[in-house]
Amino acid sequence: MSFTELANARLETIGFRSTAPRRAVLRAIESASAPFTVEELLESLPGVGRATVFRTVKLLHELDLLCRVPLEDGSIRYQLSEGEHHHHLVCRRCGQFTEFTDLELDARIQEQARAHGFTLEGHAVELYGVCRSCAAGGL
Amino acid sequence: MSFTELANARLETIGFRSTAPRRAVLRAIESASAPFTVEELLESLPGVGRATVFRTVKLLHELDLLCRVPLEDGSIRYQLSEGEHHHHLVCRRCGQFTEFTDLELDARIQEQARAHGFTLEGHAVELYGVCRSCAAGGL
DNA sequence: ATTTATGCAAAATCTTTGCATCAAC
DNA sequence: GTTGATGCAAAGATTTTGCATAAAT
Repeated sequence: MSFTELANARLETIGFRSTAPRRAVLRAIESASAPFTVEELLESLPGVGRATVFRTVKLLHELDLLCRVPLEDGSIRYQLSEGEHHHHLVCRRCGQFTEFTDLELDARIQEQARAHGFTLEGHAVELYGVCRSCAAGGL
Repeated sequence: MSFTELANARLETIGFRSTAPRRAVLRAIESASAPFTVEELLESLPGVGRATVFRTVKLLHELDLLCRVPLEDGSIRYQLSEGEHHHHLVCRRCGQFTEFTDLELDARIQEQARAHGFTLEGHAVELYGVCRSCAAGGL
């Protein structure tokens, strides 16, 4: 089942309507080859209104279907979420994100929260650097 | 030595001038009781121009004298940096940040980068939840 | 038929920039 | 006296909102 179908089904289940613009946004997200800004998504969807794209992105992010990654310069990019909780390696060169999960890392984070009497409800980890292929040949 | 003095000295060393508006911004940052947005900082400095506040914040952030913390809602808050590399516990209730360092956590991150052939150049870790005092009595 | 979603354009944010003036060195 | 910093207001960039219309259920 594709992301578009899956997300669409999920939306319908919760009571949202399956509309043509919504599906267009889902397809655009699915076919994105790299993490995108809302602006870029907007450009790839000339037929869909600004507000609709923003509203859909917000919706998908709230439903955890889309992950939002803050870059070092303060800008925000989105990427289709691969599912569960994960972290990102963000390449400064090509801009690609690589997802990873690390239970030990999460445990360490949980431990820090505990040590500070902090009730942990969420966390974000982003690594910035240069990915293997960029380091190798650059592109 | 206070933050204001320290930051001022640091700026002068690098060749920036010590000006009244700049010092006013430094003092406002030093006396902030909680992480602030640029807008809040602006409001606390009615005599200083918008542009100057933005320029100063950017400058201090680049010099690592100020840390920039992205909140879950996408907004950005700043806090005087306690110095070296660290991470944050962000309380969703009161908005206070607690800094912590964790070498083991950093090592784990380095290890993940290595495992992915990624040249690590920086990373950010934010924990979100409820701090001890908010969980206890609220405030 | 209802009710939700859309599209537009306007408004609200948030941040940067150009430029004349001013202050620091 | 040079050069860098400031303040203003204007321009950009980014996101949200109001509202009439259109589409989904």
